[in-house]
Amino acid sequence: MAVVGATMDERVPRDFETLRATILDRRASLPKRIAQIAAYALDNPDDIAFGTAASIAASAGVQPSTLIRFAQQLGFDGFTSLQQVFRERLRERNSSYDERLAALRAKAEEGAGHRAIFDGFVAAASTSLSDISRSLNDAHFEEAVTLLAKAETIYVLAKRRSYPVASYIAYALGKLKIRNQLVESAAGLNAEMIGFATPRDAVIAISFSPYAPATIEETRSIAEQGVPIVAITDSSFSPLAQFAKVWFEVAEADFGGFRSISATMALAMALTVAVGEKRREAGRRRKG
Amino acid sequence: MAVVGATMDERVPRDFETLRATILDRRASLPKRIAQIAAYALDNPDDIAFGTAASIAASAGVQPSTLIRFAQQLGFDGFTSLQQVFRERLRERNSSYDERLAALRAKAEEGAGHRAIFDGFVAAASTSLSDISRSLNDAHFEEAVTLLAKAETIYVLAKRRSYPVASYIAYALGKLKIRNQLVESAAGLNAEMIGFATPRDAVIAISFSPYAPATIEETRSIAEQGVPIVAITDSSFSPLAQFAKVWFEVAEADFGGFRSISATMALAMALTVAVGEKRREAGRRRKG
DNA sequence: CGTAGATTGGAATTAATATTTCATATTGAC
DNA sequence: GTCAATATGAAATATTAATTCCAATCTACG
Repeated sequence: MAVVGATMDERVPRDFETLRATILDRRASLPKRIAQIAAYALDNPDDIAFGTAASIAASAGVQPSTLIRFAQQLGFDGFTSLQQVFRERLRERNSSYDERLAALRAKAEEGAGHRAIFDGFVAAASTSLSDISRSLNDAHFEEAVTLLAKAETIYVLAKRRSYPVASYIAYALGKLKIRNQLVESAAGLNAEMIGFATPRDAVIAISFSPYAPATIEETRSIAEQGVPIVAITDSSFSPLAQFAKVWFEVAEADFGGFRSISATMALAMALTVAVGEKRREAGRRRKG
Repeated sequence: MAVVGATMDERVPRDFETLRATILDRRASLPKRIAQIAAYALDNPDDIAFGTAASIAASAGVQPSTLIRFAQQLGFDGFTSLQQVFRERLRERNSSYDERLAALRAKAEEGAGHRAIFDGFVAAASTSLSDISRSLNDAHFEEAVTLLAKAETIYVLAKRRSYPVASYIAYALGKLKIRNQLVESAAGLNAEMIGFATPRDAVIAISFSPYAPATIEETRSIAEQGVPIVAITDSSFSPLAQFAKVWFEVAEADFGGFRSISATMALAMALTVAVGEKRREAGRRRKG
């Protein structure tokens, strides 16, 4: 009568939370050194994720072999597979939204009703917002605000998908009584409009892949006139980046082939209001 | 006088931001394959942190040796030391995120910088999104989609602050090859434009308090022609609500006197795509 | 068009790292 | 206190991954 292989019975924890629970559960019954490495693992999960068996063992004050025994006792076949769980944890920290998005996409695919589409766009917007919140560089933002606050006229340049953002910026600048010029394509007078810009003005240019040729062309031409440019785009390899004094890289999540614009909007609003704020500060200083 | 060793001259980027800047700086002068791995590295930093030289090279479509040359060209002595920078980045991100947030709040209190403004808008957007996600009524959404999917032409009506949303809807509908008409105020021909609408068409009207009189007026007039209306507004007491077959109440959070439009945008995108979806379904059924 | 220099691909080599093994120590039961 | 079972340490080994090297291929310049 064949005995079933021992490893088949083991329920190997595949995610960090389960692993953590398992360790805490067995903690009392673990031998001294194993318990030592167990405690270390829960206290320094990042070290486990990135270190080598030798370096971790040294930090925890045990032998590498103990580390492996620890992993095996939990049902893994070695340190390497245990480490995967700790690495996954770090990745998921960043991509939990992405997974939710993927799930929603799948649901939408199988025709689960139109609510799924709405949820998808909300999730895409949330993801984009948390991304930009993490990645926005304070110094760049400050630089852009300073640059724009000094401008006599702010030119706003965007086509197609980015156009709504530009129109919002123009609206908000107007509300704040900051002179601005929205460069639209309708009347075909863009070249002339741009021609009036001087180095004392500034530009906000917005374009995402696939970059509207007109936006690129106009940005280039205005840059050549010495007008400083703040660009909002989606990659450092964007053609806009090369013309810009400051540029922001905004990674928008997409759903159903339509990218969110929430992060871009938030950035645009913040820029606009910050410029207004900065001008007010400057005004007070001049008077005071 | 001793000549300083060559490696001492190298400015090796030790943190991710510097590394990133260095890569972007040299990007133009990099050979093709090196540039390829450079782009991959900036686009998939997590993969670099976790992968092996072989796996990363495969994902990026180059040889492992190229990956090492890339690292060396940046001044590292090999792939391993380059990888350290990408790993450091992940550790720092996770360990200090909460602390950084707290620090930012403190800084905002003492009025130190404009970052607080940005954070405020991101927070407002997030709040609005989670609000609408909770409050959106599935049945209303479905009803609006059905109504709009049947329309011959979809008229999109919005002014001022809501105009960016309207322009986005018009863009997206165009992409989906759905006939639509954006009712702008520029040319002053709105009355005539609206005059063409029939009960077989439909309208998306968007307006928030203080309601733009023009939007109300146009909505009333088009409603009187028997054209069904889907309204996006901020209260059931909104003047738009009385004309609409279906209306959505969107509560947007505000910051510094400027209301977010993220929730409205998400709803608008979802409506648009859902309408496209519904039409495709209907098309299939007719053929099948 | 041809050649020198740079770039790239792919295999060979070297380094590192995980795992296994075995001798020794420790613990707990009788 | 002794024995068996278990746990631990340390070194040997096996595995895996990084790096180097060389031939082939491109590129730019004369």
